[in-house]
Amino acid sequence: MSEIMETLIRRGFLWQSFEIYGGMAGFIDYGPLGNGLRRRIEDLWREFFVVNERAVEIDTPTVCVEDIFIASGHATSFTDVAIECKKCGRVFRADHYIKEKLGIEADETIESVKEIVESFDLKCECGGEFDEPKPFNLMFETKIGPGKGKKGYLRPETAQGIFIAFKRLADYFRDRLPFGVAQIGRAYRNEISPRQGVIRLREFNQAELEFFVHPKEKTHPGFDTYANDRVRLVDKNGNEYDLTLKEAVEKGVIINQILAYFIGKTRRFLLKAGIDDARLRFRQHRDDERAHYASDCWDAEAFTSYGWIEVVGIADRGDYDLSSHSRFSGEDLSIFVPFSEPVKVRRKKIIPKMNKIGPAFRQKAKKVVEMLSSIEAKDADYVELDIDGEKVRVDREFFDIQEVEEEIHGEKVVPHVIEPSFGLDRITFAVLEHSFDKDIVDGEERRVLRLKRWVAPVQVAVLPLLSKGDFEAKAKEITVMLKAAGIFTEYDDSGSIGRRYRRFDEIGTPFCVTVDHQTFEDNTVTIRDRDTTRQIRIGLDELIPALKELLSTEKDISEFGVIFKE
RNA sequence: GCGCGGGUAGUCUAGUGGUAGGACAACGCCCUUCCGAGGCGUUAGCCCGGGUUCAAAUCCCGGCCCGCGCACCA
Repeated sequence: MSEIMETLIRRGFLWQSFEIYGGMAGFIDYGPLGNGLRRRIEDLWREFFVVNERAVEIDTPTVCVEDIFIASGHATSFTDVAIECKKCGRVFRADHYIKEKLGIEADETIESVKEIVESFDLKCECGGEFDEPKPFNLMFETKIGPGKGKKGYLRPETAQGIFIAFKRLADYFRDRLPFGVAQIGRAYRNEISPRQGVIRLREFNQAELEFFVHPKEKTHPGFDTYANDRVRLVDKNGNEYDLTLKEAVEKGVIINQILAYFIGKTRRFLLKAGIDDARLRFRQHRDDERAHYASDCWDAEAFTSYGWIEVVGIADRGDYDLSSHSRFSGEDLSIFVPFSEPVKVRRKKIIPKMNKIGPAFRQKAKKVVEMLSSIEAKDADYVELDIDGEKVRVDREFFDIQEVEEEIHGEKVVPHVIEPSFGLDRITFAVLEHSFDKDIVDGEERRVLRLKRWVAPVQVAVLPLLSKGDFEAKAKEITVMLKAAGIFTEYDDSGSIGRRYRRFDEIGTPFCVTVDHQTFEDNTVTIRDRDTTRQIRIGLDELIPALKELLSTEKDISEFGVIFKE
């Protein structure tokens, strides 16, 4: 096990779930410190992507009815048909294997695959025979209600909950684009073989923003904030760039401004959370790599001991989701966008003659009228309509054509959605790896977790220099005071002072406050800085404001007192 | 899912069939005027199940978990 994983487990950041029953791959517990860190990162995310965005946050169920995933494409895109070799045990996605070996496009059904495998006597690469094709789906299936119940799935992404509630949300935003809706929560994927510890989990934490925009306005008013940020980019053909976002948009490396905006914002967020800029890049998905719903996608990747790992995906999902849900549910999921001024158009309009259509077409009359009104009028002797698959000829005697002038006030638009989707577990892990460091203090090696001050799970430790009654009482008093001020504080009197400093270095606590002999003479304590191990002395009455400022900035302790120990 | 290698205290590790040992950590006491000091003491372990054997951490079989390679990763 790597040194850092050993530290994370031993000190209570995370560990494998269900340990006493043998464990299960793909699940982890967050211990006290890991949970604290992840929560801080979530709060930071909320600052960036909800509070300082035209966006709101919602919370929707993790258990979802089946219909959602039939519409979203997950039920089919997910239920791949797999074939397994009886001899060597290798599993292939049937349609891919058939295409590769036979050049045939196979339907993604058991029957179709079975038929092809049998009629072509398809064998495995090793020469072995294939077992019966069977489906595998990466969603966890469940049952809602008693008895046979209704089929449900645990959500594979939080996003669907947002698309489903689109009408309510558009209403909440009073039908004004653009707007964003965020959700932070758990999602589930029944991975075939989860590996790499915390990197591929079966139950994981996502923070997703669905940002709805007008399809013709893929810009963002906040772009200037990040326009001059320099970013490492790798496009879908593997070309590498080091450009400002402004240049990237101008050169067409990033196809539109809003994707560039979210790449910039994502980068700033990741840096603030503690990702190392030198170990961060943005990589565009190759054409064969994108999800079924995405038209373009840029991943933020962090370099870790597992190599480059995806921590954020920023996808242009187009109108894929809203259109599908609209089609499957029958609900209108568009937004009426008014023109700045009404447009006058002259057009020829078909006016159905009700009194003639009724008797002639009888039951079909209603549909005939509906269709006639919806098509463009031509000066023809008849029109042909397709009613429920049947061609129906409607002659000129059944309608008039009138030239009318209409005012059009706007248009219905199905918004496009830009989705920055964050894997919080991977980000948390990458932050831990990028923060992990070793240095030499007084000739001895020290492990130190250089977490950003504002994400540290324990922000301040209060330590009595000696384990004596009056030192301890004073330190406990200060602990209570700091906690009451909202600072995450711990008290520790176990072992020598040096040992305690090391303990807090290892869990990334930025500052230690020590009660020493002088405390009892002039009511001062010392503040020790984790990164430099330097100390200042400060009056107890100034302690809270000084710590609060230190914890929310990267100021040096020397701005708050004289360094007395290097 | 397949193949190879692993699984001994919180962590790391010794132990090739005969009473499971150490280091670090943790906890208690002593000592102690600022960076893993020292002394004394304490807690704590053979992944699970089956088999072979008088006797299994050790040998065999199955499972679970971990690592690596292949496959998979919408």
